[in-house]
This record gives sequence, C-alpha cells and structure tokens, in this order.
Amino acid sequence: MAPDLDHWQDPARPPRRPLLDHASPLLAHLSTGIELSPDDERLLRAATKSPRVLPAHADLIKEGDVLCGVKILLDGWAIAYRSLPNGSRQILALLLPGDVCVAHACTANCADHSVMSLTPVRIADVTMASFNRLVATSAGLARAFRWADMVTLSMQREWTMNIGQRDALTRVSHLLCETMTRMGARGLGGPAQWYFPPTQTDIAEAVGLTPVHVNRTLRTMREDGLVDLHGKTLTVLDGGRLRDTAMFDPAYLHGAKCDFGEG
Amino acid sequence: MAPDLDHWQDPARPPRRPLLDHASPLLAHLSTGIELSPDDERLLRAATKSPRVLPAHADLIKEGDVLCGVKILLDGWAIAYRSLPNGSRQILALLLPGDVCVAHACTANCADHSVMSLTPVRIADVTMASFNRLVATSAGLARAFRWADMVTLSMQREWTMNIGQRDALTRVSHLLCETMTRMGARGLGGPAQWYFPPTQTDIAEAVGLTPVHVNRTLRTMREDGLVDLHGKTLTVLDGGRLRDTAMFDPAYLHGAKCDFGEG
DNA sequence: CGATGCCTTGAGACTGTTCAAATTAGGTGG
DNA sequence: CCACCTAATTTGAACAGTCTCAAGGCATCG
Repeated sequence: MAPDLDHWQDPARPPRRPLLDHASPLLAHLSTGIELSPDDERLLRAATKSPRVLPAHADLIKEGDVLCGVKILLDGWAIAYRSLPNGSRQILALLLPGDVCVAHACTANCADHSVMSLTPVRIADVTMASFNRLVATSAGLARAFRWADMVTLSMQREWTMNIGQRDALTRVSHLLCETMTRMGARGLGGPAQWYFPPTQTDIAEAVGLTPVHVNRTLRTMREDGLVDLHGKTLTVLDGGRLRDTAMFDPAYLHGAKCDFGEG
Repeated sequence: MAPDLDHWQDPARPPRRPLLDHASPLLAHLSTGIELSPDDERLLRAATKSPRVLPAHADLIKEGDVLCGVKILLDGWAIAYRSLPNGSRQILALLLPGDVCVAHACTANCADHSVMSLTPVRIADVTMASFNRLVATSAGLARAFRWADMVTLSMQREWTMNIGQRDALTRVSHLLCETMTRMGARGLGGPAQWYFPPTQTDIAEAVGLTPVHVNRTLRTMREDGLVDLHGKTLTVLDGGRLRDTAMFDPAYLHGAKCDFGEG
C-alpha cells in the first residue's frame, strides 16, 4: 500500500509557508541561502517531477555504491550513516524534506557513506546529465546547490564539535534545536509541536551515546520542563531554556532561522 | 626573523615526489583526485605567487570574519577549530601543506570557524575575483577544487564517526593514520618517520579527549610498539598493527594512498 | 492475540576526567 | 654557552559521566 507521507505535517497548526507542491521544502531550503528566480523554481519543479516512493527503512545508497546521480529528498526523513566492522553505526546527518542526498556524486563515483529512509519517503532521482544541465542553465541554481553543500559541511563540523566537546544533556538538546531550526525554515511544523520520527536509538547513534543514556537524558529534559518527546511528537516546553542548555547559536546554519517556543 | 619553514621535511629520506616549487604539495593534493594539465599547473603556480609568511599560533581567520577570498596553505601546518562559550575548543581539521582554507568563502560571506597556524606558514591569498577567474578558465581546476571540497566533507564525516564511536586508543590511532596518509600522498615525509607538530593538547582537542588521557594513550601505543611520538617526530613502529587498531580504511579519502611502515 | 520493536528502569563496572604537582624540553636573552 | 622562563609532557589518585548487562512494560501491527 502507499506509505503515509503526510503525517509529518503538524495537524494542529498550519505551516508557516503553505506547501504548494511537492518541491516546496526544497525551494524553501535553497532559497534560505540564495534567492531563486521564478525560472529557477520552474526548472527545479520540472527536474523533480515523478519521484519514487519508498517505504521506511529502505536503503537508498549503500557505502561503496557506484553513484550515477543526485537524489533529492522531497518528502519524509532519512539518515546518512557509516558503519564500523564491529557493528556499531554513526549517524552522520538527519536528512529532512528538501535535502540533497549524496551531493558528492558530482565529483566522486563511489558513495562514501550510506543513506537509509527513516519514514516513507518521496525521492527525486536526478541523473548527473540533467543535474549538470540544471546548473549550467541557471547560475542561481548552481550557487544554490553550492550553498546547500557548504551548509552540509558546516553542520558536519558542528556535529563533530557537539560529540567531541559537549555532555549528554547538551548534545541531545543541540540536536533537537538544530533539527527544529532546519524544519522551521522549511515550513515543516512548529513552533511548539514537531513531527520527529527518529527513535531514541537513532538519536543515540547520532550523538554518540547509548540508547539507555539517551532515554535517561530525555527523561531529565522532560522533568526539567525543556522538551517532551513522546511517540514521534516533539513538544517544546521552554524554548529559551532549551536553547541555553544546548548552547545553540544558529550562525553555522548560514541563514536558517526559526523560533521554537518563546524567542 | 624569518620563521623556519623547512623542518617539516624529514631530513633522513627524500620525499617521494621532489618538491619542485612552492606549489608542489598543492599540486600533489589536487592531482590525487583530478588529473591536472600543464596549463592548469601553470595557472595554479601563477595564482599562488608571492605568498605571505606568518609565524606559529597566528590567527588566519576568526569565526565571524568577513571572507574576501580563499586562502591556500602552501607550507606549514594549521588547524580549523570552533570555540565554545565555556572555553573549550574543538579542532575540526588539521590543515597540511596544499590544503585550501575556508573554501566556503565562495558561497558564504562570513567565516563559520576559525583557522590558526600551528607552525610558521606560507599562505597564498587568492581573491574571490582571481579564484573565480581560475575556475572559469579551466574546467579541470574547477573540478579539482570541487573534489578537494568533497574530500573535506568526507573527512569531516569520518571525524564525526571517530569521535562518536571509537575509544581513545582507536581514535588517536585513526588520526595518525589519516594524517600520515594525507602527507604521504603529497610527498611530505614518511614512510617510517614523519614531521608531526601538533602537541598532545592539540591531539586531545582534535579527538575529543583530555590531554592527560592522550598522553597515557600515546604511552600505551609506544609500549605496545605501534608508534612513537616524541618532540615533533612521529615514528611508525608497526604500520600494519597501527592500521588494524585504528580500523583504518582510506576509502573515504577518495584516492589518497600511502603505506606507512610495512604494508 | 501473539510477536516484535521501542521505551523504561535498576545496579554495578569501567573508561575517561579532574585536580594537582613534578619533570622535561624548547626558546630567549644575557 | 649558560641561565632562565615558559610551554609541553608525564605521573598519581580520586572522581564522575557514561556504559553494560539485564529485565520488565508498553505499544503497534499483522
């Protein structure tokens, strides 16, 4: 049956920007950094027509795969990760609607990490040929994709810092702040309630902790009145204090801004 | 007085590729990924003429600075890092001769991390105008810089994984393997002896440990006959076992290869 | 209604931290 | 070339944050 793709929308309140079409989160994401012309938007919509739909927990890319194009996540959540021989796994990034997967297909022919869907997803496969045509046609789109790439790198730096320097409470808080900011900038839910599908084990693999300790950390955060994560719903109880405990400064996101809870 | 810039050359054995000129590590680095034409090499040499020389521990870029061009590290070592309000610091990357600093100057106007020299360095300041001219003139150079950017991102992913999933011994071993591989691919020393200027505190800030524990870890590695780091010289005692304990697979470096000690 | 996956909680062990101090190495000026 | 001064390394002992192992509870889904 067709996977349910609409439940990431918070039913309680309409998104900041109405989702006009399948490419809306992508347009919102890219135009955070680079202003897109109506022509650019038309090109993007055309290039992402007829996406594939895949279920949750489907492998989109396996480390070592030959890359033959760029994949754009139009809807649903995914993760980028690397596995170790001992069986452990590091989640390297949470991929949200509008994100580009394996942007390094442009210069590498071999995937250096894996990508897996977390929820049912809608994926636009863009061949290298048509991607190259896209960025050759529009200087704006070329800049926009380079901007997205740069933000990806900046976020990866912040994850390195998050895991390397912060304690468990701060790490988890920071991940939540970052993710909500990214979602908010794309009109995906908020400001107090968010669809958040990663399991506690996923969170653990993202911030370098054990699931058990993430569980205890989330309990502390709930008891302290910061956030409440139940089921797949993340509720912000005190946005200001959450930001403070996370030491969250969104500068590294290069433009994505969003107030969750009180500013 | 003029900082000494030649001591990173291991005096004992000549480098794999003779250093013909100031741009040699840069050429070696870029041509690991993309074959450069003689014209490309000429353009690069011209663009990196008349570099600045700066002493050790000089700030090259401070987080938040307005970016007005790309900086290329022609000689010497530097670090990319971010600081936290609480005073701690995460080193995000070791920058070696031939590395491009703040590549994100191309799309951002504001530095999202700082860069500091670790040794005396020779820096080529390339204005955005002349960098853009460079990549507009040569498709090969454009691809080469995109390749370097992609490798930077892949390495950042590996650092995230290193800190998030591995224990102290493995982390430190991995950092050493990675750095030697990068140096070897540029003809900078090896295969058994390497110039390695980061202090134990620097290593600690790079892998998310305390200096005290890095010290103990290095002692263990010396006693176990893996490597010996004394002064600024790194001696490989058993390359094979070092690679094993590091779980080091250089695939993520997208082409940089180097055998340190026995293969 | 059984099965599976996810969340929750407890108790004990361990890796890595903190604090403190001694030793060594490196650079500088007399 | 020696004496000094600072930075870097080394070691000890107590401590704490996080992990491991283990088990129980609660959902959701076929």
